[in-house]
Amino acid sequence: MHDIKWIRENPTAFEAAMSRRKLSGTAEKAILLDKARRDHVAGLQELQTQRNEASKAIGKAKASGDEAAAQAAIANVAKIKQAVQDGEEIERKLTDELNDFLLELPNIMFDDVPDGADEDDNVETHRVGTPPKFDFEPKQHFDIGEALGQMDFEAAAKMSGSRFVVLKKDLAQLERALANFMLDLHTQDYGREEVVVPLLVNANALIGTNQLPKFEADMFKTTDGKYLISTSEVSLTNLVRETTMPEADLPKRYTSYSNCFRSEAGSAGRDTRGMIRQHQFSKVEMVSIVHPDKSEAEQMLMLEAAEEVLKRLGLAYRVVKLCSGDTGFGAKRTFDIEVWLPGQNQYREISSVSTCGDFQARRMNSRFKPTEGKGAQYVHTLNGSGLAIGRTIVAILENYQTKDGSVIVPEILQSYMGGKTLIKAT
RNA sequence: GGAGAGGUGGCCGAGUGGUCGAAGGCGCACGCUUGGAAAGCGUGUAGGCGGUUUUCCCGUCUCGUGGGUUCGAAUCCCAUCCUCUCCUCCA
Repeated sequence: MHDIKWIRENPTAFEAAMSRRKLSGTAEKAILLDKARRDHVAGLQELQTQRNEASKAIGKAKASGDEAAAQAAIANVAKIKQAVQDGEEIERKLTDELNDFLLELPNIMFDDVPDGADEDDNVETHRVGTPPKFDFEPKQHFDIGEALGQMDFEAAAKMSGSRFVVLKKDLAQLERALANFMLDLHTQDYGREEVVVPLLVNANALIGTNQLPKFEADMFKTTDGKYLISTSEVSLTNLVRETTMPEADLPKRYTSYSNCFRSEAGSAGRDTRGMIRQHQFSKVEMVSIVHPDKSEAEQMLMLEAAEEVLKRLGLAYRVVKLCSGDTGFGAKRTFDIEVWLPGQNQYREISSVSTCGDFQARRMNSRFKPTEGKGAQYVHTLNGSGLAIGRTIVAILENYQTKDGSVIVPEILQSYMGGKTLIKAT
């Protein structure tokens, strides 16, 4: 959410920032709504002042036993009453209108975010690793998994519908191994605090991390009005909602392994086969809560940590800086990591590392008290996948496949797989 | 799920319709005291919004949250969330 005061004082800059998001007239509308509200509040407060003074006079008269004066004052103030009540109702309405409008405006992107329409305009920053060469035609992960008899889309479809999968045996263990490996890396090498989070959250939490109000269609909602998280960014970031912490508590670095649930509304027909796009998938997430001066460096550190996961798994990848058209609603800047998939013969997103500035902090009311000086400031929040586990399984299957349909277990995972070195085709 | 109790400032805690944004205590800050420290004494110590100005000040809203009653609500009513106790159920 944006600071209305800032919009008021920098309408041109704000309008320019929103135009990069393909929006126009936002500053004008926000200022209009704000002006209407403030003009109204000024008048309302005048009425409230009158009422309060009159009421105090009544109190005084009663206290001194002057009943006649009290009755006269009561008659006097009764006239104001209705006007105050009506005014309060209008104030609520005007405040809601302004807030509802602001909640639907996306974050301001950094200047270094390249202009562009969609993912084709993203800018590659670097590549790491060499895609493996095969002396046979590499298969896609679902063919490998199904041939192994350890990946079952049919069974999942019978009980849950499309976009679900059942993993068995070594692939089930691989999921668990990956989670442990990633969590160990983030906690031991990057000082993150491991957290187990709620998967079901209320609407306010989702407003905080900007899934709501705009993207409700992407969420699964329960019958009692809660939502399944689409990423544990939601739960991790909301750990600091409605708090004011001492500056010394920053940075807070969290990591969590959780399942994620997405309705995938609007992505019908895309990635319909395989595990790339599922309604339920698991992910190890990183979230950082930092001092505003530190968020720039933090994003680089987070990106480095996510890359380290791929490096240790021996997977080739590239990093792209998302262009304006591909940068998410709440982000000021996002780097995606795309892993090489031999079966698809292309790089596919496996991690996304975003910095949000104080955008989410305002929505959540998360602040810190500076050690020096007074007042409270909004924290900065960042989130990144480290990594999406389903897609990591996909990448391992495709990159480490052998001609006979077996899959080599990456060295770093062997100790997490009970010493297993090969997922063997039977 | 059933029955009951409760949510007040950084913390504890008083306040059941009238100058209450809120006694008292703790904590914290500053000052006095001291060779220094402790104790003691004094002063100060919530936030949001708006106005003015950005040193001072004024208004308004906020006693879990949202409504309502009333000239006036921390105090009364309704709804809701959360916490605790007992019962029930349960991995």
